[in-house]
Amino acid sequence: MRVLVARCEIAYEGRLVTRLAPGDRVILFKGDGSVAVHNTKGAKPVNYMAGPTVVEEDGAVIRVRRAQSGELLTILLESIHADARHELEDGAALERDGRELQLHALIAQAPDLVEPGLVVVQRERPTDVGPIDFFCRDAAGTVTLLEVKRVKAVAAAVEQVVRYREQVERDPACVPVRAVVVAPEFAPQARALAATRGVECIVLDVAALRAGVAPALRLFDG
Amino acid sequence: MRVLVARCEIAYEGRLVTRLAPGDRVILFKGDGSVAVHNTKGAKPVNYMAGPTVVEEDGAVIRVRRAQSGELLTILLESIHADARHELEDGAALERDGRELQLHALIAQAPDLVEPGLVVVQRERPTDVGPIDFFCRDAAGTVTLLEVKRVKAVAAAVEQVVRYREQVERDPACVPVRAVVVAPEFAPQARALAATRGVECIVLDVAALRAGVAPALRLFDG
DNA sequence: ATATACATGTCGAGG
DNA sequence: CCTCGACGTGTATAT
Repeated sequence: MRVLVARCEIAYEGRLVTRLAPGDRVILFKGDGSVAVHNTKGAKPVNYMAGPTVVEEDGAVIRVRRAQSGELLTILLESIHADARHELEDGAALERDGRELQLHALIAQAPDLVEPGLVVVQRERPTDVGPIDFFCRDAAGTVTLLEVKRVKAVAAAVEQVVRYREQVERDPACVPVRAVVVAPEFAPQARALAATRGVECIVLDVAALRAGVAPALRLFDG
Repeated sequence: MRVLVARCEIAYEGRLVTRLAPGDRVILFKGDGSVAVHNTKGAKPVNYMAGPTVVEEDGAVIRVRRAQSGELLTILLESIHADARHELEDGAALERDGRELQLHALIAQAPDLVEPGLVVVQRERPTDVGPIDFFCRDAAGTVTLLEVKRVKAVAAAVEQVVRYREQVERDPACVPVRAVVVAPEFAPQARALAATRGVECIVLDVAALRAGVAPALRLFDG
């Protein structure tokens, strides 16, 4: 990894064109060909390029090309504050916990906490228009479809579950079908659309769900 | 800006929980409190935190806290390869050129290239469920709504224009209403849904559109 | 390889 | 401040 600290001007040409007037930046050139340009603010790079690339240094100009897409990142150096190379070893991969899949696992463990009497029949049930998160039956035995959102549900989530319902309703054995969006929060448009489409909104308290699942079961999360 | 190159282990707790086993990384601590952790691969940081933060160094442990959201990034140092501070000055902002807006401009210049005889009545026409990209009339005078996608259109785009159509159809003077998605490419699910919803898909050749607009007009792109 | 949906998405415009 | 849709989205997963 090369860590270059320099005053420079930057241009990018790809799907769009960007220009960054002269300023001091930290530029990382990685072994896989990727490049990240950091300015003095913000956690994410202001400019970047994914690998693999060809890096071509020509005096004060560094050109980073990506042949596949025809992208070009041009760095015009004005002055160099530091320029170091480091041999870095890192075989670790980022482990994540708390994504939508894990939320699904919690619901599968404790569907009662979504609605009393709810029973999960099938997870990720495929349809022509995409997979249904949960195909369930409620306490009365009515087919109930759940669309789960980890963050705030928007109108698109409501439309998604409506599409699923249309698919499932083609099977007369299933009707009537309840369509439900489960999320910690709902955008107003999502609630409004749900009302017109006959879709139910269930607010999910994720903390309560986690607490409600027995510790012994939670061991299997990861 | 502090540039720390070190072998370390990293934990993040916030909207989700992540862990990164020991390895060599480059960590940037910026003046605005943001932190970026880069591993040996990829243009984007593997872990990060937006500012403002409080950074607390306690021997081999660095804790970065964000009070607002309760996020915590913990860096457990094993060995330090380099640790430098740089006074950086950068007042420049990233300038961009070439987003969806420009595609809209091209269509507004040459609606004939979307469909012969098409006339744009209004751009970004507001409705209760969001703005319609283009409110048009076709060669026969029929109201025609365009939803434009710069990249591949998915099912959500079809549903978007269906919602707009429902709104417009409330005005009897407008019916019948054509609903059209315009994109360079369509996902199969989008085409399938469009068929069931009576929505038309028009494939847009952006290169041809650019070529079809006179050079004198194209000067006004930027 | 293609298609699909998730993401610590992140960002910016508009009400 | 909240809501919403675009993004150089990127990335993982299933087909």
